[in-house]
Amino acid sequence: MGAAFDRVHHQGFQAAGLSDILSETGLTKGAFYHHFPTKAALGYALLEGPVQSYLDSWWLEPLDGADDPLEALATVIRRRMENGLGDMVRVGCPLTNLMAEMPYADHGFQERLENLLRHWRKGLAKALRAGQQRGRVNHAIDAEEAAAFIVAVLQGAFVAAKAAQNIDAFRDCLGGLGAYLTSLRA
Amino acid sequence: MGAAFDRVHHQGFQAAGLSDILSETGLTKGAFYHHFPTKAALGYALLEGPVQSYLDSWWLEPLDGADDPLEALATVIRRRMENGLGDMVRVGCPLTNLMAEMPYADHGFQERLENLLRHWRKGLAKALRAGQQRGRVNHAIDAEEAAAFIVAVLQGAFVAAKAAQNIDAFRDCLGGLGAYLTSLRA
DNA sequence: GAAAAAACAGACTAACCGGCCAGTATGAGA
DNA sequence: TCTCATACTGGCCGGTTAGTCTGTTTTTTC
Repeated sequence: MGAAFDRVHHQGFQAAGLSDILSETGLTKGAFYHHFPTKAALGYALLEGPVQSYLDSWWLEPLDGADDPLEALATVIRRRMENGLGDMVRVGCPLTNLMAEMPYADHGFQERLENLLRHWRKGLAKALRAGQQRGRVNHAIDAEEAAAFIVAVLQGAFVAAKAAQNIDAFRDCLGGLGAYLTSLRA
Repeated sequence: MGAAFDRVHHQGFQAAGLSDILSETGLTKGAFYHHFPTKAALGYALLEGPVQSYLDSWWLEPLDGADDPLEALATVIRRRMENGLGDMVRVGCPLTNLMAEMPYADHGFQERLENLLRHWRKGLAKALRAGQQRGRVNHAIDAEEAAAFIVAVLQGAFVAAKAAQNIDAFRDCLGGLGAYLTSLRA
């Protein structure tokens, strides 16, 4: 599963041949098709498994129970940038890549990607509302809209970083995000 | 060329079969391979032709010679949202999709995509600097960084709109962008 | 109008794709 | 030990892919 995720992450779902994935994991075709009816089903499982885990562990869990969500988010970004971004700058965000790659006509993916996006936005909006209740975030702002905006910036930053193959492109985008976050202060 | 662009835009480059493209345009294999050595070369030509044209006509030309770049950008976005977004909300931005889809290992695409991103950022930064000189944009801001941020938001908004299959997702992101743009005011 | 060159047609190929299937190993229950 | 179900093997298949090749038409040039 991890190997399949890596392969899809690096090459894209369409370009990642099933044989490639299998030979890398040591599995055989037969074993694979015993567990999954189609290649698309593997994609679905990746979205519901590793991709969601990535989303939770990278972007949502660090905000859980944080006193100040804005500071928590800024800290997460800073920490990620200093160490541990790994391949993400060159390869992009797995969720963003799939959202852009998969045609809208592919409903199985489309629905699951939509769920993940909603999950991200809802989690972030919830954290922002909690921050509002604690007086850390400006009450006047619309938490849902702010969450949508922040998610868009992060996804856009990953696309840019991948295209530029450069962490500086990422940094530039997120510098602006830092300024935006402080503008949300109470 | 236009038909090929549409096809790649809707399905992605990898999923768009050469035969599909050819049958749609009425061309034959022979004619195609007389002009292009490989399918990738068609992709390169699309990036240097229609994709760059899209970038210029949608996002750069409306800022040319505008007195106030911030207002011009806001107006472009508003107008696009009211009418003329067309398929873009459901299908995504052709440039963003390709940036996310094509593996970083594909240098031919990677370089051209990087050039287009730089082109976008540079054009936007230039407009912002012109606005600074005219006293319309805050002198304190870094035009390059702001341009990178704005591009990231737009790309992120397209990714979100495509995933949600919904113009509201797009609107939410761009509402935040409007607020950010006013924060750049002199 | 002949010769040369460029543009094009479309059948063909080798490789590869996702998916299938007849057969095998393994292990639990009787 | 016999039975049966699950897990798994890996060779195979039809279809599709990008790409090639031979031959024909169209255009240019003199």
